[in-house]
Amino acid sequence: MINYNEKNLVNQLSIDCVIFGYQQKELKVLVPKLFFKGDFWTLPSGFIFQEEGIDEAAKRILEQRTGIKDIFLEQYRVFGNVPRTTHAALNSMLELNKSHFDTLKVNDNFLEWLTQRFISIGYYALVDINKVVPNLTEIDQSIEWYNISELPPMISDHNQQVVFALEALRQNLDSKLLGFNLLPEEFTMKELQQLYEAVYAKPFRRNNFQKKMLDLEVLERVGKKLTGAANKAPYLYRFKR
Amino acid sequence: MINYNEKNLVNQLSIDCVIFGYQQKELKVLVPKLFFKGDFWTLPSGFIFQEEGIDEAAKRILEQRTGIKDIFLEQYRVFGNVPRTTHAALNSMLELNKSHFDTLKVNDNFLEWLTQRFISIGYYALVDINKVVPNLTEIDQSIEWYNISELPPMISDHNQQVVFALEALRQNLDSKLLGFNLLPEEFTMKELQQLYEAVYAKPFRRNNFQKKMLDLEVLERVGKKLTGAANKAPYLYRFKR
DNA sequence: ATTTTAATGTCTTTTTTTTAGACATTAAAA
DNA sequence: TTTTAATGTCTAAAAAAAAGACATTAAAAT
Repeated sequence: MINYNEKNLVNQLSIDCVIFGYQQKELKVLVPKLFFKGDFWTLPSGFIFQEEGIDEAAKRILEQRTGIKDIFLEQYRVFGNVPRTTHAALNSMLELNKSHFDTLKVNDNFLEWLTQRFISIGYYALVDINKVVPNLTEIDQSIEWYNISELPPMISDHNQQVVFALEALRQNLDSKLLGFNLLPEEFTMKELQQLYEAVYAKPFRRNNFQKKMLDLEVLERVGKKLTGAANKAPYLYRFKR
Repeated sequence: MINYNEKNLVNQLSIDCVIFGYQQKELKVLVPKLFFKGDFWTLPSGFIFQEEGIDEAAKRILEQRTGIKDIFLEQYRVFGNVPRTTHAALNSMLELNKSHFDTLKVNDNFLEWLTQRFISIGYYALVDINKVVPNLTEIDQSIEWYNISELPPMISDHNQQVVFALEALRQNLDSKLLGFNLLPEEFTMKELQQLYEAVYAKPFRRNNFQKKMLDLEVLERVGKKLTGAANKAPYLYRFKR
């Protein structure tokens, strides 16, 4: 049982994670739904232990939800301008579920602790969606992948956080060669292109996209992908380490 | 007198500011020296009041040190991986100055409060160096502009923070047209170019630089600058609002 | 007044990069 | 063996960036 107090955790500071995945030509975000009366979704969140670095804390939170140990993650922004949007929603949720909190394995002051003003460090993470085993914490009712264009309404400013996270991802995908974190070990050029198209929400030209990627000199061919279709089999590539 | 406790301020969270200025073809940073025995420099720092947003807090801290109200500032990174570098330096400073703290107008628990682990939100600010009236707080001995390449050794990870801030500035100077914040209201094209050369630490070609700037369509001519030299007078430009 | 000087303003040419078009390759079905 | 449909790669066109060249002009020198 985690002791929610300032001896154990850094007070008033949380970490909110936007976990990006990619599947079937769609960019997705992993969003848990809270185990409370009413429909309340939030980004996967957590707090920072006193003896723990913030990246470390984010890694822990992400591992807990995805089961992935070596996850790619990046801090992109702090959200802390009071009042954060619709703090009201959090309160209405707490109001609806007062009794419910008694059943949780938390210390007595948990509610007081939780309803303080929070400043949140935003991280985004990139994962191979096939490697993820979505995992419920004790306050989750369910956890699901949502298309980025079809996110449920989340509490506080979490929908807005996704907008910022996506912007940060777009800025970095190219320059920092992050795309590979969203794909399986081996992938075809078309798959890589479709990923880019999903992230930037615009089409790329096949020939030029391939040239650009190969010119980066970070890809190596590892074979061919025989699909059984009546056409040439594409090469498989993988990210050089 | 500020009450340094968690009723009044957000605990364990600070704001560190890299204040950039530009003068005589040099990019500079405003750095106070602490009013303690021993040579201790730090970035201008402060804390966040409970009823205050983080941008608001940064603005307040910056106004206090520079006297400028409408300052340009941008959050660029959070530093919070424990142990932050040379926390030892802070301790040795406190050790040297135990008695000194009694003379400060602070509450009794100030020392305990200050020596906690801190997570810091990094902001950088851009100012017209001529408009700044550097202002000492009660813990400063002096405050000075240093060339970015000749910064004094600062406590904790503050020198490293400047490296990150400069990187963020370089990424944004162009795309977000920030340069004007570092210059007086009116400036010549050459002055603008020299500013860019100072920030990026590399030369630009006069003709192409001018074309690029004018093509942005954010500059307007406001007259000529008659210098008394035996040559053509340059135009003065100003940033369109 | 006229010429000279030196810095700025602007146009043209060259080079590089990006984008678009065209064609070659090939695994498997017909 | 031919056809199909997707991938791989080369070439041409367009756009952008870099380099070069020359025009303009305020004030000093003549």
